[in-house]
Amino acid sequence: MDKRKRLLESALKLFVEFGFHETPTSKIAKEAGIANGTLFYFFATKDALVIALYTDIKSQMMAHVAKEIENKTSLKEVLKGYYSASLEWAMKHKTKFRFIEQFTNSTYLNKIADEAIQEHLQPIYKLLKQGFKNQVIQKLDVDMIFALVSGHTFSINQYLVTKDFSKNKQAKVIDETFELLWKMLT
Amino acid sequence: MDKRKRLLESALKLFVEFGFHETPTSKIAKEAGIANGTLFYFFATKDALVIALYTDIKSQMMAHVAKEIENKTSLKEVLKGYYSASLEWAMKHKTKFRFIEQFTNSTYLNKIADEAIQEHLQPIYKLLKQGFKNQVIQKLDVDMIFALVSGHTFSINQYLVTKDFSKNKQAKVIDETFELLWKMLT
DNA sequence: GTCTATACACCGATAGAC
DNA sequence: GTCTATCGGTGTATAGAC
Repeated sequence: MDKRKRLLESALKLFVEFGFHETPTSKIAKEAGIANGTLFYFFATKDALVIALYTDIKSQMMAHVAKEIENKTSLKEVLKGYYSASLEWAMKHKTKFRFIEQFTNSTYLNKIADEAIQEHLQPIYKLLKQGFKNQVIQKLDVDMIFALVSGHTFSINQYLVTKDFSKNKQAKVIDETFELLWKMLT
Repeated sequence: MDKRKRLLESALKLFVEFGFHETPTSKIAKEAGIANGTLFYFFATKDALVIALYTDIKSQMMAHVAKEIENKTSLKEVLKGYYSASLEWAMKHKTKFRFIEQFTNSTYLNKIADEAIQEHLQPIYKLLKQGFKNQVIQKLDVDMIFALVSGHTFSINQYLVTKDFSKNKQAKVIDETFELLWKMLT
């Protein structure tokens, strides 16, 4: 079995439960059933492990969202695709999503190059920007709209996590709240 | 001078810049011009210091918001008071607000009793709940509305922080975005 | 109350055998 | 590649003088 992968999985589990600094590399190795020193064969430092885990998960999430959007054309469709794909992914991969949140709110974010962060966001951001300009939404700053969409998505995610609805109800909430968002923006 | 207070101030500054775990107690004491050991006379453990700082700041923020709301009557007024007071406070006390964010997204949150967290939220939450029931907003789950309001507030705060507008422009954005929020909810 | 000095536990990372 | 053993640095917290 891929030991690198096993280490990443163990790290994810432990980081989310205890936090980065409360999780020694020794525990990660143990959880993965791998010797302490071997961890440093795969990852030069603990930081490198954390960052590798982040980019890994982030890519998965972005790939999912991008796939959902690719065949959409109208701005509303694209936006809804972005919105529901993000939420569905987050609900389906709660631990991974929680890790992303933790990472984003940690000092690690400064250690990863800006381009690498933006790179993931770029395609969607660009698409939205394009859309906003051509369509008649609101005469608002694009960055503000982007903030609004992100915030809305984030908060509904929090809401869904605490409620633990059925798949059906979940989808309904996503639809409903997207319409609210759309209403606000147009 | 109140050494306890000095320690709290130094801790705030360093925590926000470097993070909790990257800030040793020795640096906090040094920054405050106080001996290392003395810190542990005022705070039994480092955790105790972090938590004291959190409850301290949170109280300040809540006091400000509560004061802005107390003489408001209609739901819209109350909501707007809550919204703009939160944003204004956050803008005026960026470091403190950043600390709250960091704390909330850390494992420390689990170490503080649930009541203590809710206690701060209760008055406003209750008020809103009351209002939502009596008024004709949307036939939506109250928790969802609360999430929406929080998310909206949070995202506009992020937006304002990155833009660094003048006081005037800031107030304008707050007004504008509140109307958007209100439009969405009604 | 406040300081200095220090105990001691822990953890990231390395060395070196297999 | 993977293991065991261990080093060196760091940081929380305590002891004890003043």
